[in-house]
Amino acid sequence: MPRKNASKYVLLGLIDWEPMSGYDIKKIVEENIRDFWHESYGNIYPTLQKLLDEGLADRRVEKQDGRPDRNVYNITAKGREALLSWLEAPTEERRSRDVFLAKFIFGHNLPLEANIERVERYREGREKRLAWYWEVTGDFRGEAHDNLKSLLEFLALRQGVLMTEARLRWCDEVLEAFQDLAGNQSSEE
Amino acid sequence: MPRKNASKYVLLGLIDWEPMSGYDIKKIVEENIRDFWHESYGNIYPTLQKLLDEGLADRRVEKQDGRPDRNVYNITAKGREALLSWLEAPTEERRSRDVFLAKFIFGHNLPLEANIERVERYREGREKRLAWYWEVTGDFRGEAHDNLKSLLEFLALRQGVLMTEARLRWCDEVLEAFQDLAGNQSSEE
DNA sequence: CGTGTCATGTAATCAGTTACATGATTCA
DNA sequence: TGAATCATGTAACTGATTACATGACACG
Repeated sequence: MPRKNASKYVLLGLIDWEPMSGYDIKKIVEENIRDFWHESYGNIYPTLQKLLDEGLADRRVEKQDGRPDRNVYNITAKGREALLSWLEAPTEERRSRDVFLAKFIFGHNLPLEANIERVERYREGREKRLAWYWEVTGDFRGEAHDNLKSLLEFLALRQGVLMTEARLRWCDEVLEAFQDLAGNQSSEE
Repeated sequence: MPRKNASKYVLLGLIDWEPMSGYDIKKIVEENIRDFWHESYGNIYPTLQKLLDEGLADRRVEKQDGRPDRNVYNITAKGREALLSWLEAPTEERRSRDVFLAKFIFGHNLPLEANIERVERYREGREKRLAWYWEVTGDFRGEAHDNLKSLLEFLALRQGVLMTEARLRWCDEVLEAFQDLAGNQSSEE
């Protein structure tokens, strides 16, 4: 069974939003969907070439003055077909890897304070991320979202907010449990 | 800069829990930490070999009657050192890829009903997962957790519960927003 | 005058999956 | 008799990262 190659379809989806260059893609990913997607140039450019080869996109060169030429990619009819069938296909459960949690469960090798510190640092990271969400969803919140596209973008970010808030609550639970444990152990002496 | 190779340290952490074989590792991962980690045999066996080569683990062959021999791996002093320095090193933000959300944001290419259906299916998946959590944390909940190791295992699962509950709430929000959108659009006619 | 932005690409390498290979035993 | 469990491993491949390479302009 072949692998999924989701990158290919995400690039296809982005040039379907509007025609753009590899450089644009990198920026859009970083600015709009960085919460759940990432791409490196070393993946973007070869993948765009593949889209061309397979006839899923075509490219026109845009000359600019004072700046390098841009290769702007357009989705083709065949490309839109491919995108749709990817969208319609069921998404199987992703088997993720969370390095933070992996380290967390082996934390009994370290003193309790080290574990507390780690969770506190993690908590700070979540706080920062939450602040970032409020920043970027500022223009979005309260907006009408009368069209599906902008609604979907907003809701994708919204998931990030809910996840981050849940992680914050988890941190609080954990820190409380650690305090309890420390209390019990000192009272046993 | 070298890549992380987190698998290596997770295997190290597992044989530090207790000496075990590649087969055991696969089972433990599947039963205890499948929520945030996964390993394939094609990765486990070569990685164990690497641990041997680097002196981070050693192996003894356990003969069994009626069953194939087991290669049981033990962490060495050097291995424990490596594990500790990995645990102490700060974990950088993982840049994840969520195929579900990626498809979600391109959903304006499909009719609203298709989007609703997708989220409903996703929601069902979360419900099932939540049921699974209650099953596996059954023995854990209410337990004393007087030692750090069992507490950490419980708390790692607990994060899964909170995440899944948050995703369920997100689904409800999304479905509500979709209903609103459908209502607005039909009232405009 | 150095840093940042614009812009595209390749080569080496890595981490990990999938598929294949083997083979005995137990259980329905 | 066929499926499931126990048990280990390799080879081919893929998806993606990192590092390298190039070069012009703008801004402070």
